[in-house]
Amino acid sequence: MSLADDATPQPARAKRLPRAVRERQIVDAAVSVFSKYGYHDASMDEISEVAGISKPMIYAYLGAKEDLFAACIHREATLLLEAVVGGIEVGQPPDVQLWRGLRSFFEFVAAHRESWRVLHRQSIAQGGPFTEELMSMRQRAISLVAAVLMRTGSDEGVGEAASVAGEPLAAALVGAGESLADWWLDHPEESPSSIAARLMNLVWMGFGNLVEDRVWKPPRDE
Amino acid sequence: MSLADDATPQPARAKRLPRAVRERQIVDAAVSVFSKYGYHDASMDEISEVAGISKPMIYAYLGAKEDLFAACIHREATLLLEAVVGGIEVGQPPDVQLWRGLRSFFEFVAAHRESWRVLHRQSIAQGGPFTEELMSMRQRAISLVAAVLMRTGSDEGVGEAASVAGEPLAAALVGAGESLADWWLDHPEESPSSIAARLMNLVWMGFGNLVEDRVWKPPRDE
DNA sequence: CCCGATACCTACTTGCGAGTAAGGCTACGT
DNA sequence: ACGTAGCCTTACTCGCAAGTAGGTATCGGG
Repeated sequence: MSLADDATPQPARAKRLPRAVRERQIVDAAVSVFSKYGYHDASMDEISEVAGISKPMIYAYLGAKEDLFAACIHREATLLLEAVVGGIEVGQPPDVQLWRGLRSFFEFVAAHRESWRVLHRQSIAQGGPFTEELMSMRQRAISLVAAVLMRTGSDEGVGEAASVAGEPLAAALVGAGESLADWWLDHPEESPSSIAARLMNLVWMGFGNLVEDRVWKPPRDE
Repeated sequence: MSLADDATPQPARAKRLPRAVRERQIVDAAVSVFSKYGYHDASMDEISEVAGISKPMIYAYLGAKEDLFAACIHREATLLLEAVVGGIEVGQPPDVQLWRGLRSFFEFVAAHRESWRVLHRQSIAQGGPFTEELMSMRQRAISLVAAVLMRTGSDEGVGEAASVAGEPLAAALVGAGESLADWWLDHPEESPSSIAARLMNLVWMGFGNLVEDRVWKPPRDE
């Protein structure tokens, strides 16, 4: 019989899988490739290869390159925000809330370096329709931080100085976090908690206090 | 003369100019176009058009697109660093030095928005040979800030807390400045000094002090 | 006045990668 | 058992922009 052989003679036909699974694989591959080469230098061919599927499927499921990228941003940003929000416990004093949020952030970055690269480096640069998606996510992050900072205001009678300055300060803090995360990529020996503590000290105590060796320390519960 | 008319009949042959001048014009145009579209979406044709010269001249003088971009980065980054360094006066106390440096930085950004866009948004994203150029500049900035912070150490007996943490804190501060500068692009009503003061307060006093309405203020001399 | 060098141009080639046309295989419902 | 819906592929088109070939004007010096 011609069917005597068992080895699949076909080059390697991919096994049929349900759409949802394929979409996940594709986005996974896309995040990885985008993270490696950047949006423009990433080719759909390579993404399809990494995803283990042929190019037309990507177009069928996720649409054009732009759409695919937007899907990556959306998924990863959502995950990041959820991680940070999940780390915050509302009952706590404001410094602890901030501390928990920062720590969650750096833990996420440590666990998802590729996601972070895509989010931070790539999406900011492109002027396309991503800006919308990305800026909205970034804005949510800033608002979240601003909210935590302002909650301080309700708890302790906050001074005008802080209350007026909420959003820009939140922007600065978010930027500091992003930049520190980048710096961290070159100094991986540090732990997420340690990085978070550095930033916490800068932002909560200020250099003025650091000069006098007054440092902030996380509470008992780790 | 038989050439009674003065108007040049030719379509508009560019006037002959020395190489140095052309190079300057080309880089000017390139910064503007890169800033507008980003590295990849900027076309050499458009740059040549804006520069008022034909494409081959660009290749003759500045080399390939990559080289041109690198030249832009190099020039703008150098200008920025010089502006910041020029704003610092070494005799002053550390907080004043920091203050002056920040103010110079934001003044530069205000005066050269296009340069800033190229430096901050574009160069970070590309994974190419720019990274080298850019990272080196960024590193110089971080080192500079770290130096200012550490000088604090010599003047006042600085605590271990601050001295160990110099570089990462400088990275965070630089990032905070970058991010604030971005935020500023959407809120142009503020003055450079006001933005610098916001950051100064965050970074020198910390939220802890801000909560109690303790703010940092620049000295007399504006 | 001539000649080499330098500034400058028009008009092309070329490669790369996004996106698609057209069709084959498999599974499951009826 | 068979048709149809959905998974999957190979093998193209085609536009765009980087980079170049080859030639023309103008300047300065001998």
